[in-house]
Amino acid sequence: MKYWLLKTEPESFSIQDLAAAPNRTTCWDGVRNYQARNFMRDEMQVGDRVLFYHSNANPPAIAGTAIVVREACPDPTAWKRGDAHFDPKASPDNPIWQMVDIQLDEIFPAPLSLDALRKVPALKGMELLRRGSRLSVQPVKKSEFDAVLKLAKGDEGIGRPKSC
DNA sequence: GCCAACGTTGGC
DNA sequence: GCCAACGTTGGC
Repeated sequence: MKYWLLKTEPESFSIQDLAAAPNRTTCWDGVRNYQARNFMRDEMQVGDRVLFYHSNANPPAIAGTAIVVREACPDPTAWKRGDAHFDPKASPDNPIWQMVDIQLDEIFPAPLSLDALRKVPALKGMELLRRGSRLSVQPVKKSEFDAVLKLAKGDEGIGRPKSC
């Protein structure tokens, strides 16, 4: 099983929108970056876990988790004239762009802001926290995913003292 | 709204 | 294939 982070601007599609969607599931369409597409097309599998990230938000934050429920397939919005992500080079015969389906897993009790994430030692090398990181689909290490879940549950600093 | 980072485009 | 111009992302 692999772990991912998907970015979305909550103004256009938020985790609340996902919660309200039929079957709490949505097509992750509109990705128009080759590296991001390749991750979806070549590496994402049904059952993979996803961190759901709100970019251009106040504050920017990981808002919850989701699960990949359908592997990559052609993204029909690419050849839909007038669509915000219309690509004149794409067609049903040459789709170019792909999408997956994701289903909401959980909304965190409190979103984990970039600020808070930067304070977690286990996340030091996380792609999201890299300066200039712009990829909207990025791989996440298991250790990072686990650290995020732990932070979301408010476990940090509580429990067994480090010295024991 | 600024601007750094980085992807894409297109002339050559 | 180089690279300057341009567009986009996204934190601040």
